[in-house]
Amino acid sequence: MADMKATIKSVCIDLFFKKGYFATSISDIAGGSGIQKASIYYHYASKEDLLFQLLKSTMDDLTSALKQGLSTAQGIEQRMRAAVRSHVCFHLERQKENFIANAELRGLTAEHYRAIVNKRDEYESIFQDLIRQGTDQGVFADVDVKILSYAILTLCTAGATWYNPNGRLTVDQIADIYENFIISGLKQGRFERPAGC
Amino acid sequence: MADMKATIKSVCIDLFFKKGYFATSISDIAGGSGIQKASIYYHYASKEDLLFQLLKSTMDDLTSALKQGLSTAQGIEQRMRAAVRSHVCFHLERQKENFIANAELRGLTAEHYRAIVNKRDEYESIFQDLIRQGTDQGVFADVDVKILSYAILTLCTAGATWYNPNGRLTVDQIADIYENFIISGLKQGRFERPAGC
DNA sequence: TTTTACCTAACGACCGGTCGGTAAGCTTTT
DNA sequence: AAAAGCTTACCGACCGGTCGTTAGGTAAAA
Repeated sequence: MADMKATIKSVCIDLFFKKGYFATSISDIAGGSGIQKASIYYHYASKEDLLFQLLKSTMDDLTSALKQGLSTAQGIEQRMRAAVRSHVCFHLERQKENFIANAELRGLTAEHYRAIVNKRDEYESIFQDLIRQGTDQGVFADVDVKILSYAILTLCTAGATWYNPNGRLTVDQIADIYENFIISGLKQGRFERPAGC
Repeated sequence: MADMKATIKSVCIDLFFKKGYFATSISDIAGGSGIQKASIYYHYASKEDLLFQLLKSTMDDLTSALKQGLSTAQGIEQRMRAAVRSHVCFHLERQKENFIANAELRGLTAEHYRAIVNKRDEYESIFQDLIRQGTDQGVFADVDVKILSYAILTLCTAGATWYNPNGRLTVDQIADIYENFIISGLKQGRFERPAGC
């Protein structure tokens, strides 16, 4: 393996995903990387640094994937669909990293925790803006922006916990299902007839 | 405190929620309970036993709350609404336990893990039956039962991660929002035609 | 007198992290 | 071109500390 630093990171993704951050020892990581545990400290300052760099790059990639996905979409419904699709696909395609990012925040120092949560908040606010624009334009029902944004994000994120790459459905099929479910949930009242028909 | 065993359990709920299972030591639990750490072992066989009993009782209570909530509801839409409401309310009212139940499964032995996952599967199957009945009766759109059940459950479960008891909304208000979002997502544009329409 | 509910003290295992060292490769000086 | 020095990437050995757990004892309650 040419780049040991990248190898270690990749081993961490596997181990943190499978056993969890706290249950994974530096020895485990070193063993998986084919080096001694002292050598880990040549590439990374600490175990926490390993986790932080992992989460940081995942969050950065997540946000740039969303911005890319939104860059061509026109109209609020299409933009929301694009956002959901980007979110779902990223989470399924990089399942392990995203699972870690949602499960192991407690392993971070206070400052690093804040840094990651800030990135997450920035990401969330993009979705919240979309919901707000949709309700303002009357495309979506008058929903609670905060709660619905959490709902949309956790919904898609949860896919990373159960998704099986060799399973029944492809990433695109799952994205379709979520897209329709979420758009219907956002429009809600708009489909229903007034009481008394 | 009269019942030390219950006190320990309650301290565990607080600590596991705040710091996580692995980051919480037996000393922490003992300190919080006002006894020495060796005394913990008079009441519980091991740290893992503590976690297992916690998760077991939470899952049992969750399922019986659902069955109770469904016992009076009539008609598939009302039954689904009741199920969602039960799920949301239980998760928000016993926020910490449910958060732990979703985050700390990895702390269990293989057998105990299976036991808890079986309980969860049993719970999930109730929701899956509801969805299936709804689609069969034409009340819900022709949705993917498995994925939609995961979606519904994780959606409501996620509330336990961000819910603030002193926040802007009451449990009932949040349940309303989820209920409408989910029912809309299940119907996907269909609407009820009361008799005579 | 036995049981209950706790205590003090200690155990071995393992943890994250540091130490001094080293072989190989690259760069600079002679 | 050869020697010297520096840098990279790793190693084996070890450290202080914490962990979950156990052994053995004690005082009060039944």
